[in-house]
Amino acid sequence: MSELPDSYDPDSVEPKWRDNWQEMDVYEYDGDSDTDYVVDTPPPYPTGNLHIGNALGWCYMDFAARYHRLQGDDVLFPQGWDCHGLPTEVKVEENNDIHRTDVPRDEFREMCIEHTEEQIDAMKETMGTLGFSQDWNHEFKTMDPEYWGTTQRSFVEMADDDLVYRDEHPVNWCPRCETAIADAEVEAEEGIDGTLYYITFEGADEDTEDIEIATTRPELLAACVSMAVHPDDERFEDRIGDSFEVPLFGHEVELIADEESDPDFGTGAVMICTFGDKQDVTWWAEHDLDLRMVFTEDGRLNDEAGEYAGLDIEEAKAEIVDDLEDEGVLNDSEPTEQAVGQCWRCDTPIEILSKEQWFVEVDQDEILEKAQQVQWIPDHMYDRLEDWTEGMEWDWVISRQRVFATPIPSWFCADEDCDHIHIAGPDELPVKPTEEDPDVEACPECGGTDWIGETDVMDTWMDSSITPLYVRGWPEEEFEPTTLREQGHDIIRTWAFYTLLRTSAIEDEIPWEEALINGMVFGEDGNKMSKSKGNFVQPEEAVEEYSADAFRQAMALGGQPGSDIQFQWKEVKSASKFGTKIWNITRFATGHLDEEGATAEDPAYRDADEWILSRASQVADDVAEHMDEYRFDAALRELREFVWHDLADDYLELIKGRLYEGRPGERNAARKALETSLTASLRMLSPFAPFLTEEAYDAIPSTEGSVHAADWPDIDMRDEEAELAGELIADVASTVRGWKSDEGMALNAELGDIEVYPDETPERAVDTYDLSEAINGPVHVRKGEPAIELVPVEVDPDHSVIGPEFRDQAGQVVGALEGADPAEIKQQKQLDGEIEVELGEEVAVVPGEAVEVREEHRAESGEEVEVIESEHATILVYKE
RNA sequence: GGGUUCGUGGUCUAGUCGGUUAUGACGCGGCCUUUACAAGGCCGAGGUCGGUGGUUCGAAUCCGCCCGAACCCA
Repeated sequence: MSELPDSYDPDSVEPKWRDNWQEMDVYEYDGDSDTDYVVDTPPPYPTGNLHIGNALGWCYMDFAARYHRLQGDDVLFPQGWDCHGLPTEVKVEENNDIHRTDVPRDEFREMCIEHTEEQIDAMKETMGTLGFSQDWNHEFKTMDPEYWGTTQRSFVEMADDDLVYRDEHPVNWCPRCETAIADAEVEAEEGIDGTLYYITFEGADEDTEDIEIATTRPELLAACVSMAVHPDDERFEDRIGDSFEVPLFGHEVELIADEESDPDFGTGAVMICTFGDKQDVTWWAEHDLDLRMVFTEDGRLNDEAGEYAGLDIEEAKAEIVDDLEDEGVLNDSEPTEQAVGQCWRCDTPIEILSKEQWFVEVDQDEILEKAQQVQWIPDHMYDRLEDWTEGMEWDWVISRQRVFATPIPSWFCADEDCDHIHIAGPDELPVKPTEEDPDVEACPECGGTDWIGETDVMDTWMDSSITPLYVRGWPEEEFEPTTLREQGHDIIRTWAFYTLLRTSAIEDEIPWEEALINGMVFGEDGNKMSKSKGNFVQPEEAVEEYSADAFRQAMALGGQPGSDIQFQWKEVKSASKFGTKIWNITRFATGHLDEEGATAEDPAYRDADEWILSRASQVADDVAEHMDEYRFDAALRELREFVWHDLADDYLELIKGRLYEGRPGERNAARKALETSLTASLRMLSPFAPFLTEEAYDAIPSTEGSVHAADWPDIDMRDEEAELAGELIADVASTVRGWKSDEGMALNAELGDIEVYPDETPERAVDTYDLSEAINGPVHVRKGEPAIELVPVEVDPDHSVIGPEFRDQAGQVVGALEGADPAEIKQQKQLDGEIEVELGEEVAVVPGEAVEVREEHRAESGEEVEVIESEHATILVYKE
């Protein structure tokens, strides 16, 4: 027997176990079992801060990983880092006060790596604080050559299959970042103030009447290649095909008709520029229009814009508007609101430029076919992916004009007349084409031996979309789908989409069997967390205030996975109180358990023991079912209910008599059942509260090793009769205790004789030993009805029987029953087994079992007895 | 504008393949020092389940419409 401290101190216990676990290697993946459970963990972008939204997702993964370890699965819970990216470049430029072109590519890359390592360390620290159980032997960083070499390998494989190609095509372009970006990286910002200008285009010849168009972007006039109206728009009847002169620039454009043109916008006529928006791209392609590119990569007008060349977009807009006014072709302008596509990293409005870029082919049908084989949790998350996939218009542009990213492993033949592009072979990888030459003798087309390395790098999604492949040891190991992908619903269109695409393209497989999608975490006021709103909470704050275990439980109970959850301090607090409860139960138990008692063979269980063991068996089955379905909320709720109510409130109170004063056999049975149900509870709770349960499990003398290396409880003592008997005992005990409390009596006040009349007589004799001890009085269980007056007080019809039987008359039948004299109904039920009720002319015959008559016991006057109705029995307490 | 999800005591939440008294927590009020726990126990108040119409013997639950919120997309 050991003495535990009075109170549980998470501030010292949590760091202690964090260190111990590292040494114990309890999270190690063997890799040689056939019950793999592999998590495709998100590799977060190393911002240096693991926020509460991340924490929710990692809690879910950790619950699942820990649960599956208890189930005996060989769990791989790795952790990666999605290192590459623009924000790091910008940060490094800021920190060192340089521009990335000021230093050699490789030096700049090194600076980025160094910065990233620091950020990763900070986030790992938080992950440790929160008790996540990744196997750090399987950590990966996309900036390591081993990883980005694999990214290059995936590129090479897809290029071999013509799924990666280089072409000129309009792409989204961020003029500030000076790079192409993918559709998924463009965010539509609504309600941007703009101005709508009404501009006259003069007819190209004297017979052609002028036309007025409306545009928010006059700076694109130089790029105007056509104009469009709706074919049914009467205002432009007979004018299709007419030519007009573009103001200020003088080139001629033709009016075309297209269904997509909105007759309600402006004058009904719009100019088509290359390119103002995606609609322009569509029209340009469909109507085979000219290409007049007027923007440079840094967002200025080029020589096509004549005297306006060199101006940035805002300057050009102002000057062109002035000049249009001077020319007398600017008729009107009005404020308007517009939606503008912006770069998701820097919020700069994007432009569309036609550039030679690398693309990955998007095969929508194939992606959806694979996505349908994945089990999405909750189901409807699949719909989001489907919507996005079906709306994909362009192939995925994967080249970026940056530095800190995976190099595209290709070279251009240096001969000006030769357009051969060499893509690296698998054996050359990883390779930096800007520093190394390809592993070929000469250009197969022109025989040249000089090469120019590709300076473009890959979209970081090229790295992160191969995590399942990487985690599974691809390409050396044969790929098998991972078990679980956990991620937020906000990145279904990116991460989930790209991963499905790539795994399918490379291995013709699904990346994961299950996709568990978490919701967002909102602040306590129900709004999105933001520092300016003052509702921002860092996971560490909750740990500091309460504990990591409490925080984790609050995350589990916030709502069912998939739904957004509101962070609630009160949930953390109540979880922490539950922790205290567990601690106190453990403290009590360890005072009574020793290795011998708890391992007693063939214990002489009493009803209460069999009851709690049966309940524990049931709970283990139920909770496993919830955990298998990722219903962490339901699992933890049921566990709390069981531990608090059944184990602590009822069972512990019932066995105190035996533990303190029982004979050895009786005492050992109680000890054994207590040990079994408590250690089972701790194991089941360990995924949610890993620190507390470990400390408690460790304190129990009969246990060995870590709770996290234990097995899921396999008690298998379901026994319906024992449950009925136990429920009756617990019910009577807590009812009598409640009654004492109401009466203002001390809870250990001695009572006179107690007679228990169960509502349903149990099959076997009820064991009153524990009950007598718990309520401090001799208990006699009697059959039949107590010898006191029983008064029928209420008729309670069973709707589920009467409803189907009497259909549209059910309402009347129920009404008649409820209105009748309870005593008479009772008599009919007893004598005839059925009840006749009058419904106007008719008489309805109701089966007796469909009607319950509630009765109350009334002690006859002068009797020194108290009558208490409990849920399962009538209890008579005789006064001493 | 399209799609998805959601609306349950003051707050958060469970229940939602129809069935008798709608779950738990926090908060609130009252009572109680009992050999694990006052960071506890017991009791209580508090809900026309967003509104409305329908299906049904019966609707928080199924269907239609409306209102409101969140997210994704245009």
